[in-house]
Amino acid sequence: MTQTVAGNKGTRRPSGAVATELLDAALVEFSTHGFEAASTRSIAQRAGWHQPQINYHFGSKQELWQVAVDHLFAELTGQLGDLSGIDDAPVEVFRRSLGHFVAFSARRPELHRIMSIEATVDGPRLGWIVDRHARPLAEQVGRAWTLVRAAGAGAQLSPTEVWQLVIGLGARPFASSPEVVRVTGTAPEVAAQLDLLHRLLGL
Amino acid sequence: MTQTVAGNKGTRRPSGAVATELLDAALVEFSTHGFEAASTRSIAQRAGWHQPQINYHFGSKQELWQVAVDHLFAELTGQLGDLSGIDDAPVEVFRRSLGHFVAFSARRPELHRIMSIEATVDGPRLGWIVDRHARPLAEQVGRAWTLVRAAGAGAQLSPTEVWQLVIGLGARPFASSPEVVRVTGTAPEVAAQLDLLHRLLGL
DNA sequence: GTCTATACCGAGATAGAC
DNA sequence: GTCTATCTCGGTATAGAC
Repeated sequence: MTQTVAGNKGTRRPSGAVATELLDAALVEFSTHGFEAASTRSIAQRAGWHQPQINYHFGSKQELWQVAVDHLFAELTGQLGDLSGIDDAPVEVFRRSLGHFVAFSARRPELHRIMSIEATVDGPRLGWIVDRHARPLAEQVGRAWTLVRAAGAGAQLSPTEVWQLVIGLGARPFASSPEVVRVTGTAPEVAAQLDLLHRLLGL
Repeated sequence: MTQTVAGNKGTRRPSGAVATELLDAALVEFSTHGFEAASTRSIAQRAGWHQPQINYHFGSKQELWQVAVDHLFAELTGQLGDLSGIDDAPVEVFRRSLGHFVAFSARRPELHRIMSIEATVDGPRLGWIVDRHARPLAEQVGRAWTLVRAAGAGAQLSPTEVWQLVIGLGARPFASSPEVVRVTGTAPEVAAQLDLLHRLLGL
């Protein structure tokens, strides 16, 4: 089963498990080598595809990257769950979402790896990923934190500072786990990072 | 004036301002594109050199990378100053060094950019940079923090947690400044990051 | 739809004139 | 020492057989 992607020059995108395998392969390659150095040959090979199939189904390396990033952020959004009860119990919902975020970052380090690679150079890829994914997420965290503070809980930190803490301590260590292992001797753990965040955030 | 580099297959490394210009160009390219995607042609062009001169003087792209990284860490070490008085006044020396580190990270975001690119894939480059630079620095920070704690100052944080805070809040925001600008609307500032670190570290 | 073959480009490294 | 020219390799993308 195939479906046409709007604005994709008529290329067809396969759905289902087969496509998911290729997108996962793409995320591994893009997150470890960066967009430029990642090769569509390696991505196809990793998923048992042939290289020209990528161009047929996704149109270009660029569009494959976008679809893969969308796929990854959709997975995160699904994990974070609904924030419907945030007005009634802001602290509990914030803590639960934070736990989901840290667990996701440990299980899927590709997301922060891609973000940190793209974050260093301003350009169309960074603009796309920030407008579409990063800024909405940061604003969501900021609003949630504002509710936490309004409820009289949490440390005296601005939404931006909280965002920095969440990324710097909840995502970065897992994205950089090979370095962390070599420097400290042990891999970062979800429970420890979460406990550290709770202490610093005053939750 | 030239000098031979030990274990460099007899290649000659130029010294002085001319070489510094090339190393700076190399750091810009390596830190924004990553080792694999950076091209020696671009590096040479940026410094007004021709591409084959890089191979003549440094032997290979790999060795150029190592010399450039050494150059960058030497600059950081020079900025951090001496820690001789750390036993007498640990808090003051720690705060001063932290200030120098954050200021350096803002002025030279290339260091953390290169570290975070290399941190995601275990391999010879990561091993080299950790053994030679990152672990010694982390251990130095750990020892300094232990002295701070022994003096009864600072928050209840382990040396590893302090290291994570220093990197995550003192270096990462500047390395990712294009993203920070797009997400928050303003660039990270040395004084603000330093103030945040002081509050979290209890200094 | 999926393959092979290939066009086209740019990479790192090297040879050789000067 | 520094240049031009070039070798070899691997990248994306495309053409065309099946």
